Amino acid sequence: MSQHRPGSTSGPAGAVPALPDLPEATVARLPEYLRALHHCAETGYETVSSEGLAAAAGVNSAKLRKDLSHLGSYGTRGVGYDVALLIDQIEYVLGLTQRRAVALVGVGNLGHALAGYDGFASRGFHVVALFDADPATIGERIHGLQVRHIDELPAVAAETAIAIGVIATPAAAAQAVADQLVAAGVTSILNFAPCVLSVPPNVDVRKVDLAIELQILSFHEHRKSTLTALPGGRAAGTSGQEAVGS
Amino acid sequence: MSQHRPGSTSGPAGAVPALPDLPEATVARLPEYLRALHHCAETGYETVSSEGLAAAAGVNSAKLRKDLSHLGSYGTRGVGYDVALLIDQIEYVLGLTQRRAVALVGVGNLGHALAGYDGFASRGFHVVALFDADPATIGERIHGLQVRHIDELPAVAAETAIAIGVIATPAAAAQAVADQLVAAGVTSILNFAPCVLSVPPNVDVRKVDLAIELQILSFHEHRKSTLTALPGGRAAGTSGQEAVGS
DNA sequence: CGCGATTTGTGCACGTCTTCACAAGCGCCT
DNA sequence: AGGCGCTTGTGAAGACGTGCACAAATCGCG
Ligand SMILES: NC(=O)c1ccc[n+]([C@@H]2O[C@H](COP(=O)([O-])OP(=O)(O)OC[C@H]3O[C@@H](n4cnc5c(N)ncnc54)[C@H](O)[C@@H]3O)[C@@H](O)[C@H]2O)c1
Ligand SMILES: NC(=O)c1ccc[n+]([C@@H]2O[C@H](COP(=O)([O-])OP(=O)(O)OC[C@H]3O[C@@H](n4cnc5c(N)ncnc54)[C@H](O)[C@@H]3O)[C@@H](O)[C@H]2O)c1
Repeated sequence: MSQHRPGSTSGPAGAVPALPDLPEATVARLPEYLRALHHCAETGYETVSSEGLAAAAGVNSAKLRKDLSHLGSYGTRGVGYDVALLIDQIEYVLGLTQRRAVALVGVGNLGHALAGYDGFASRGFHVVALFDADPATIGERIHGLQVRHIDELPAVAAETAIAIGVIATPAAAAQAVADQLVAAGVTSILNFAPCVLSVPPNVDVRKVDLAIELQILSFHEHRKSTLTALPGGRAAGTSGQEAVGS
Repeated sequence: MSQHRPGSTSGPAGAVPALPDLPEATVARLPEYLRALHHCAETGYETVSSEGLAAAAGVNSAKLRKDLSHLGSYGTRGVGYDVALLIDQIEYVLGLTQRRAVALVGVGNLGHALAGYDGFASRGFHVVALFDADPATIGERIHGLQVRHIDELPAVAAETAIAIGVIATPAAAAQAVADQLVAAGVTSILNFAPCVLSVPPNVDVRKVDLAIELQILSFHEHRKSTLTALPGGRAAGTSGQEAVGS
């Protein structure tokens, strides 16, 4: 980086409180870089080039370099990036240095799978509570956690700060659950129900909708089939690897 | 639309083969509009204004109008959009007029939930086959479908054209499964495993990664907490409703 | 020590997406 | 028929994201 003043705002030594405000698109890619870096670390690499890491993360190398440059200069020219250092940096920026508590609401079909997902713990998240409204499921024990009634949410939230609420209820109940989560002080929600949630502006909502993904694929499938039926029938797909988020 | 020549390429009467090539961002929002429209139809609305539909879909009304304008002019000024007509149009563009066959590979924790998901059928998709590699799960019957060995995929694909393959195996197996799907002629893949897939350019891949969503939420949580700790402690969130996609 | 090979960090140009603002069109009421 | 209010469709401008291409920096080696 061009700035190289000694004890300034974002010095790399020790705790670095000043978060550079990253482009949203960059934030969305950092977790992918992190996963690729962990893969590198397990394979024994000490350093990676932007080219190598970009390939592992499925992105353009220039894009990766620009993304990483936003966090500061943690690479060495002619060598590459120090894997361990970069992991630490990204984990710090993403706020993964503290283990975040996750509450799951709606322990049905999908909820059961989520509750037992080990990908939570391995990425710095900790499922601390399961909630449902159905008396039949309440009391059930899943992976050491007992399903509690949704009305106990305020009590649980009072003793353990819940960082993220996950909604896996039917769409009809999702808004009510979101309201309860917000009332309990939750400011980040991951919503699996196919509906839009209305929340205060300080609350972040992200949605995962399987049907939408399928319909987007369906569109491209449709386009491909009508294209190949036309005269200049080159079966030109969009791009080999497509982004999820965006 | 401004063009109004009688028997031209994209006349609204009958089958409309010419697909206008929509911006990718628009395609990603169409399913959300479709869901909102179905909701309107069930509530008894005959027409909706762009304002009303936009609110139901959680987007800006100008954006919605521009998106819809790409499919042609299906609104009436001073009135709004005909709900039923617009549903038909969007479903046509997304290729949902034909029911698409879905094959699910990996019937574990997550796979069980997906196999029993009724949101598939209600949106024009039909799960036609379940595959796994574990002898213990093969033969199991889920919602009327029997789990078959992954090696039977070519045989199944030969008798039923598979439009979309869903991968719900561990990450280590995902690439191999993707290769098998591609070899069987599948050109659209939805991947739940946290890894990048390498596929030929004519194959579309979309990824759903729970951990990435959580980490993005974690970032904003982190940013919020450091912001409120600073002097001008306005707890200014990003936006009330955040996009899922890109 | 100097030089070449290598790789980062970034200025710049380009494309895409979003948002505003408003003319054009439609229906209804008088 | 004419006018008025409402809503769509769209040009234009700005914000944002992407990718090229290259200077600057670093390492290894002779
Ligand atoms: N099953 C899937 O594979 C899948 C995939 C994508 C999205 N989804 C969506 O995820 C959601 C859950 O799907 P599912 O298949 O698990 O449904 P499900 O009916 O099996 O489970 C829903 C659970 O939510 C509980 N619930 C209902 N109202 C509640 C409330 N007010 N408070 C707390 N809990 C409440 C129910 O008791 C039930 O246990 C749905 O919105 C569905 O559309 C499911
Ligand atoms: N469980 C969740 O809530 C969840 C959430 C998000 C993402 N994921 C991801 O989804 C994937 C599946 O998760 P899970 O919890 O269901 O795991 P799981 O271990 O319960 O199930 C995986 C299944 O895939 C089968 N399988 C393994 N190799 C195979 C192969 N080569 N061909 C066919 N089938 C094969 C296994 O036999 C098993 O039945 C993982 O990649 C996981 O990271 C899971």
